[in-house]
Amino acid sequence: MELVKDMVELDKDKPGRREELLQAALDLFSENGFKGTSIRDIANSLGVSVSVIYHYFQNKEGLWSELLGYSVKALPAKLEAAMVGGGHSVERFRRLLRVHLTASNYYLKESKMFLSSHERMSVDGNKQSKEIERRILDIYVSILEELRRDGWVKTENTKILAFNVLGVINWQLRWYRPDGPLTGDQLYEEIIAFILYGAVGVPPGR
Amino acid sequence: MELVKDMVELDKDKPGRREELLQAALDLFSENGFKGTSIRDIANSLGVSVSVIYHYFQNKEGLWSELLGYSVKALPAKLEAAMVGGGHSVERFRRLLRVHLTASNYYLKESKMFLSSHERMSVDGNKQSKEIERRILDIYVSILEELRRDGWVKTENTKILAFNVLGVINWQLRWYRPDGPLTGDQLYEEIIAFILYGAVGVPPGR
DNA sequence: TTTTCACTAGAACGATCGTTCTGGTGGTTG
DNA sequence: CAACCACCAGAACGATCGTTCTAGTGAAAA
Repeated sequence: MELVKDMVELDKDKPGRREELLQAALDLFSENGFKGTSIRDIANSLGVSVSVIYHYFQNKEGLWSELLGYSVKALPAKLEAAMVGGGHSVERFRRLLRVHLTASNYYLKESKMFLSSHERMSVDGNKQSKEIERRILDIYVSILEELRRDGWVKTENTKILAFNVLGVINWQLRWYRPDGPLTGDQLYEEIIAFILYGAVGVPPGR
Repeated sequence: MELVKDMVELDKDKPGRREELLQAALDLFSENGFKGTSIRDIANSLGVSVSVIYHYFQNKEGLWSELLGYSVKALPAKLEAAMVGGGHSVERFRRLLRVHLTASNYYLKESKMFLSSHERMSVDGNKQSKEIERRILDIYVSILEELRRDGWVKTENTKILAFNVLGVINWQLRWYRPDGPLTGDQLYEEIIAFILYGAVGVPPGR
C-alpha cells in the first residue's frame, strides 16, 4: 500500500503544507495579533493562494484555534500535574513556577497569541479563553492558600497575590529575547526569586 | 464680547462635541483596541455622523494619539518628579510605585489603550510608544541600581528586576475592577508589599 | 437683511477584509 | 485507458474599513 517510491531527494523532513501554514500563521499571529493578520498575509508569506488555507482549515478562527489547541489549552492540566508531586508547599510552589515558565517559553509565540486575545473573537472562542485563565488562576490561589496555612504567606488577599504572580510570569513574554545574556534557566531562577522574595525582601529564616 | 446670554438651563457643564467624542472613543478603544474600533463605531455610539469626527480630529490615529497625549505621554515626567524628593532609597522607591499605581488607575482606560498598542499603528506613533516605555524602564533601572548600592537589592540583573516590577504594575490594569472589595489605597499597598517582599519573603531586618 | 461659517448628515470612493466559486492541474486508482 | 480526487491559482462576492465629498443647516457677524 504505502510503498514510498523514489523520494530519495533532499526532502527528508519536508514539513507539509499544513504544517507550513501553521508555522506561518503562528509567526504572523504572534507578531500582529488576530485582527492585524489577514488570510492573504499568511498565504503571501508562503507564496500560495488563499484557497490553500481554506483547503486545510475551516476558516481564520479555526487556524487560530488550532495553534492554541496543542499549546495553551493544555497548560492548566500541565500546571495541575506539576502540583501533585511531593514536597512541602514552598517546594511545590517553586516547581509550579518553573513548569509554568518553561511551558510558556516553549510555546512562546502561542502564549503571546493567547495574551493578545483581548481583541476578542467569536463568543465561543472567548469563553474558552476565559475558562483557561480561570483554571490557571484557581491553581495559583489554591497553592497560595496552602502557603498561607503553612505560615509562609502573610496576606489574606491570596487572589490579588495570584494576579500579581501571574503578572510577572505573563509579562516576561513581552520582553524575553532568546538572544539575551542569560540562559533560560538563569532567567527563570531570577524571576522565581522575585516572585518569592520581591525586590528587596529576604527569605524568611526558618 | 463674551456675554453669555441665557443658557440658564440644565446644560451647566455640557461636555461639548469634542469631549463627547473623546470619551466615546476612549471607552471603545480601551475595550476593543485600535483595530477593533471603527470610526463608525465611535460615531454610532453618539448617534452622529462620521463626518463629525473628521471635523474635530485629523483622522483615527489623531484621535487615538490625543487620548494618550494628556495621560500616558505625561507619565514618565510624573514618575521622574516623584523621585526627586528626599528620603532614602526604599522610601523613594515606595513613593515611585505609589505614584505610578495612582496615575495608571486614574487614567485606567488610557493606560489599557497604551498597553494594547502591540497592534501597531503608524511608524511615528510606534516610535513614540517605544520611547515612553524606554523612559519608564530607565527610571526603574536607576532606582533599583541605587537600591543595590545601598545593599537592599541583591541581584545584579536590575533590568530584569525592573521588567518584573513593571509586569506587576501593568498587569493589574487587566484585572482591576473598581467595584472590588478593597479600596484603591488598600490595593496599592498590597501590590507594593508584593513588589518589595514577594509572596513569601519578609522585610530585611535593618 | 445679507453674508459667513462652524457644524452636521449622508452618499460615495477606493482599498481591504473573510470567504466562496470556478476551473484546472497532476498523480493515484479502477 | 478513464475516472477520481487531493491540491492549488485566481477571480469574484459582499461586507466593512478609513476617508472624502456634497449639500445642507442655523446661528452669529456685517
